[in-house]
Amino acid sequence: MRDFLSITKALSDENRVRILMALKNGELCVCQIIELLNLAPSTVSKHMSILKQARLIEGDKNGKWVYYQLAGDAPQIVAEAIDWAKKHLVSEAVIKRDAKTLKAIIKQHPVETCKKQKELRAARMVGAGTVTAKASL
Amino acid sequence: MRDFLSITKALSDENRVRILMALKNGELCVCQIIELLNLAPSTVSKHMSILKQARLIEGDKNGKWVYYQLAGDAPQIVAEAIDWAKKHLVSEAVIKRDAKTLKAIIKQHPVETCKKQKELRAARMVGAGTVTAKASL
DNA sequence: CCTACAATTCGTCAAGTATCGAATTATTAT
DNA sequence: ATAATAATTCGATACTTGACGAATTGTAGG
Repeated sequence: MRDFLSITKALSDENRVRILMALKNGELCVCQIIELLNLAPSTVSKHMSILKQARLIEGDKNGKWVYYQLAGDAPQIVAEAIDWAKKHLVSEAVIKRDAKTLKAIIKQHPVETCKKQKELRAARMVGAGTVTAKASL
Repeated sequence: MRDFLSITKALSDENRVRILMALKNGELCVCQIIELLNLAPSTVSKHMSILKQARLIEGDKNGKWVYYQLAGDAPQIVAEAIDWAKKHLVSEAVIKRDAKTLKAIIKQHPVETCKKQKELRAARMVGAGTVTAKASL
């Protein structure tokens, strides 16, 4: 029952479902998924750990980068869940849009993706700082 | 995506999974499910509505009683989810125990089951009232 | 019509969860 | 060694959800 519920809970969040489908065509590193979903790194990391806990995905650390992919030799209950999800989600608008977005993301090296994100975060911090300064007047 | 998530969310709660499996061998009325799970009627009713919203079950009103059963002519995505759940849950300890409990519950008429529950609730209210009286001294 | 009653809806509270930014960890490059 | 950096863990916060009891709804019998 614990296994069953860990799978259904993992699949009951839209962002996690999008992550799972994004991995349909091969492995991705965390920063690429961050780019796709526009979420904070810590949030994405949490989602990955929930998907991993349910054995839906596997992580593969390679230096500083961690690459995730759909679980290969998963228990049958998991394999069937993935197949079911794939079958009924590929036609979903969000998933198809994600597939397009991913093609663009994959064209550049993860290094570039990460760098871009770092700059964006820095810019946001400056922005937040400004607002705070105004508020404190 | 909304349909998909309504199914996975419905299946991500242990009590709802137990309800679904309880309906595996035929229809049950709400009070029988209340008896099985030992939950408040309002709680069970909410669970039924979530399962129904996901189209996993169908409700059949018959006078004062409402009988629920697994969805018969459900969309494929739902039918497959039910099959998957059945396949991997029948061997679960909780589910097997529930099956046994159900046999006993079904032996008596729903009328008796409801009556018993009403008495229990009345007894609990008296108990609560006593406690309140003590507390107010 | 009025009472009894199975089920549902509503209001409330407690527990769980998604999200973020800050701090931490692990690894590469200077 | 030190700095830089990809990812994770931690702590706080807002939102969602499961549970209950009280009030409501709809139906069967007195």
